[in-house]
Amino acid sequence: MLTERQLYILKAIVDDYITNAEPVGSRTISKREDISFSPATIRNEMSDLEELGFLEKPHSSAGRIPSQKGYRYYVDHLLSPSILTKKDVSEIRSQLAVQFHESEQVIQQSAKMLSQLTSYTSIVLGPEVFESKLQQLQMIPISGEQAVVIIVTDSGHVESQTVQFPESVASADVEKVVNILNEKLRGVPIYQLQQKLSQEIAAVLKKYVSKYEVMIHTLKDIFSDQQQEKVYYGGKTNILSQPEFNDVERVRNILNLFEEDAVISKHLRSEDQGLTIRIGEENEFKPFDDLTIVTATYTLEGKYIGTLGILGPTRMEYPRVISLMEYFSKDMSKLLNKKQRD
Amino acid sequence: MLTERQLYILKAIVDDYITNAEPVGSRTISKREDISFSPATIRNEMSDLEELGFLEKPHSSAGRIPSQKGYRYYVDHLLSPSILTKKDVSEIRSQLAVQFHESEQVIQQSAKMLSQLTSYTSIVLGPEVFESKLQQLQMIPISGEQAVVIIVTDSGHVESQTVQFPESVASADVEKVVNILNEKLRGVPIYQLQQKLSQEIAAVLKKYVSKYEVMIHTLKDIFSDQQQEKVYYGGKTNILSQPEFNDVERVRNILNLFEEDAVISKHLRSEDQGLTIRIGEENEFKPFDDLTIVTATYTLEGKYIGTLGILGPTRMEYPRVISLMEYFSKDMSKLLNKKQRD
DNA sequence: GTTAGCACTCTTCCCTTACGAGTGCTAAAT
DNA sequence: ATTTAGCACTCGTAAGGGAAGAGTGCTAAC
Repeated sequence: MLTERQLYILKAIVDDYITNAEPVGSRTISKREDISFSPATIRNEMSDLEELGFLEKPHSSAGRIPSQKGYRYYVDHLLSPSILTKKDVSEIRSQLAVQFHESEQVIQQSAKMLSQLTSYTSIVLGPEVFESKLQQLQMIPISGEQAVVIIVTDSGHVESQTVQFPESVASADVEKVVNILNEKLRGVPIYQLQQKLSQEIAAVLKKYVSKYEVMIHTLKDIFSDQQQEKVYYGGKTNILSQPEFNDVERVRNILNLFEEDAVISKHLRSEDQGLTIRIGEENEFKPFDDLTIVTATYTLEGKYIGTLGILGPTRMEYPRVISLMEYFSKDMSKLLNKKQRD
Repeated sequence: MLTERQLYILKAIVDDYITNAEPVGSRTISKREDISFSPATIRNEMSDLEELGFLEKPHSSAGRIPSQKGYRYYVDHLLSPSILTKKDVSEIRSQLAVQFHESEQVIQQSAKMLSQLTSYTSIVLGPEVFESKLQQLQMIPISGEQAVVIIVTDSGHVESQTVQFPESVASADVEKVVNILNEKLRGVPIYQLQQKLSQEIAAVLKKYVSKYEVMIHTLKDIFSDQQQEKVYYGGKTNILSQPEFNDVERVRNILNLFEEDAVISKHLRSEDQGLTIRIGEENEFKPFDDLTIVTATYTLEGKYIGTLGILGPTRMEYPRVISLMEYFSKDMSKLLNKKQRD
């Protein structure tokens, strides 16, 4: 329903505003080499675009800026995919070429690079342990009723948790349980532990161990904790260099949010696989309603593992961010898969 | 060498500037009930105090503000120790009354409260494990030459690290070493591990294990890593609410610093036991040269464990901060000692 | 359908002015 | 010898008033 020319002008305005952060006037557009219309014509078109809701004016005698709807249209239909420069690619390559001990480092490093390359803030969600498999489970008594449960994965990651056992549980039984678990569960992916526990293990334990319900319950809790996603940040303060964040109070609110991992995690995750872009009020979370969040998922053998996220102003360099996100989500999946095979 | 009256006026000016963050004029001082001199007299005294370097003027027709030297004198000779209100004390009590599993939580919680109570930023240094004792050491092979070393303390804290062994080390030897270590080192405080290893254990291993040097070396590295101090923050963004931080660029620099734990740790630690106050350029670290840092140490059985720190503007509520720091450094020592006995 | 022209609107910048807070000095009072 | 009143002076800030510049929207001509 928009004419070719309107599309063209809309795109030009968004592009210009993204780079300059200032309202765009008709003259600026008409000066572009690839445009052959007079400012007046462009003004008319702009006026129409405003009526349609794609543009807005900060005040009556300023140029136009894209509205949220304008950005949305731009993202959906107009943006020319940017090709990553050789410099970008080689930089990414070299920084991810390092040998990482743990997948956690891959994630951390990716978050850092994403923020460096975009100069926005990056937030990456990833499980602390995911497809890695149980290598060994240990229960070490500390004192009286307390014990530390330790989970070691085949990737060398260690998770621990202190638990309380009621006195009624015999320590011989605990030992028995640990042995059974190690025997039955070694090599099982962490994310399946909980499920296997209820399905197969419960029956076995029932046979050999009294008071097995208490232990099953405790173990279930431990295993479910392992599935929570951790939040990694890159360039927390990058966002402060954007002109729209020149207000200390506003900055404070956002930075405080970054301390609440649970909240961030909840509002960053997207239901869809693949790339998601939420512009301004498309974010249901109030504090983000004048920001854009771009997320992408990364996978291992085709299954969801975690989420990459970029947080920036609605006036975001969409083309660049999108290509970077696509590149990274693929690359991380690749890296993790490679690690997996090692 | 300063007269009584000069002292009085200096104190009044600092007190006033600390609360109002605005240059203090002679009239303001003379209006105080406890002062019976005319503004003119006070002006003369102020002029003298300025000549002596205790005060300065932002510009010729403004009131005076304390110079760095002024604050220093105030802190050393003038400040009236503030008594914590009952409300403060009861709040601290109630929040630290919770049962903590690990000393790490005590530290974290203290950092949080210090920042809440002062509305500055608090930074606490503490070892991840310190006086707690080795409960069990484990070495779990992962693949080929890699193994995970796990250290469990009697407080239930778990530390782990992935290590590489040269192929030449036989796995039977590894097992032997672990057994010996557990036998000899159980109950030894973490901070003594390194020392004991060289002194007692080396000799024993020499007898039973071939290639023991490699293992000793690896173990030493692991144990020494355990002694590094961790950095805990409270209220990272509190400092933004101070009027002197109304500049986003400045804020950005400081917040970026907070990401560099090693740097912060290095410049926060003070050589002295007890309370230390570094005002403005007394901090050798440039980025802090217009801030004040107050540190205090906390101890366990008289030995240094870690450092509490408060970071704020030079115009800091010294009396309050000092009493809080004293209270906390005592209280934390107490809490940790109590935990120790449990 | 396009564009030149022009009046109109707003913002921004700069200048001036007025005001207020505060100082520093002098001369008088204590 | 101190203290203080008085007053001129300095400087920052707030308010007001153009003037300039950017940009629009409309009209009328191309």
